Amino acid sequence: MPELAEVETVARGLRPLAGRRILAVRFGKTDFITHPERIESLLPGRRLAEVRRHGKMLLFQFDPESPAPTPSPLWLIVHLGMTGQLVLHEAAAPAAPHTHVWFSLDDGRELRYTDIRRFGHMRLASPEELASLVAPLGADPLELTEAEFRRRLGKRKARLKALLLDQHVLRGLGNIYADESLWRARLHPMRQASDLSDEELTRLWRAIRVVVREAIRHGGTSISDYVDALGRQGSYQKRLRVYRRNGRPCPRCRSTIERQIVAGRGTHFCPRCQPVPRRASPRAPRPSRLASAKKMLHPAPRLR
DNA sequence: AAGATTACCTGAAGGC
DNA sequence: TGCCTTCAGGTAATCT
Repeated sequence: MPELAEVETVARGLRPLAGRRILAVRFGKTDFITHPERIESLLPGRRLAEVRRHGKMLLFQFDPESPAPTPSPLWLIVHLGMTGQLVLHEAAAPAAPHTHVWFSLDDGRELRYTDIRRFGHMRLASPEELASLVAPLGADPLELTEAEFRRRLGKRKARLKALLLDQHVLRGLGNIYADESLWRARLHPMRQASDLSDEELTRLWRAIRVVVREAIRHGGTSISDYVDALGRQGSYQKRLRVYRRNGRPCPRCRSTIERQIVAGRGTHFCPRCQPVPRRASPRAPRPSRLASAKKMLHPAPRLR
């Protein structure tokens, strides 16, 4: 699952494309793309100026066209969702199944977007649109100071697991690094942030930084679909301490790692190293079949 | 108004 | 063997 470390690895792999020009864009399915026709008409001929990561988003900045219908720079935003991949190929190479976007480059290669489940998003944005998309996001875990971390989490009543996954609190953590960080900090995922002592908050802040840095150093975690910009797997899956290791011994105390649903997500932890909070409400009661059968009237607009 | 839950999507895995 | 159900999780809409 592409989280901060995986997206960072992809961004680093694509950075050498700066200076290349897009010759053409082709699409497969476009139901995860906002205004594909704009991408098709505005990108060809443009030069890629810069590749950035913002949280889990990949940001590609394109030069403004010189005889200007659009005088400002243009941003292509790509979110990989769950199974999205952006991989460079020779133009002649056969396309993998579920490839939905082809960017032809001026060096004979293609940047292809593949996404089995199409939870990803793609759209063009003006600098103003980009600013408004990015505004609600929380702090980058790697740039975050301890004081800022305390300010953002210290008073919240939600469970730690929910807060770490909330992109409005921190941008870039997902299920893997949330669980790994909580294990490293020896904190139960159901603890309320506002109940943490100063020392525990510090432990969590440090743990997140260590885990994310370590994961980037190992090129991210390849559990199911994730590969980098050259199609290579990461290696952090070999270093996971708790994620998807339920039933196996905790690397710190040899107790058996458990798995439980917390904040709607599979959550992995060591019951001994990460003691249960005193008044952890066991589990919210399951809603009735009837209630969950209600359908949403409108499909969720994406990347807005 | 914060916190909790669910739909979206496809493939893999497990049950019978 | 094959059909069916469940599960995986990033995000945002919708609930409570």
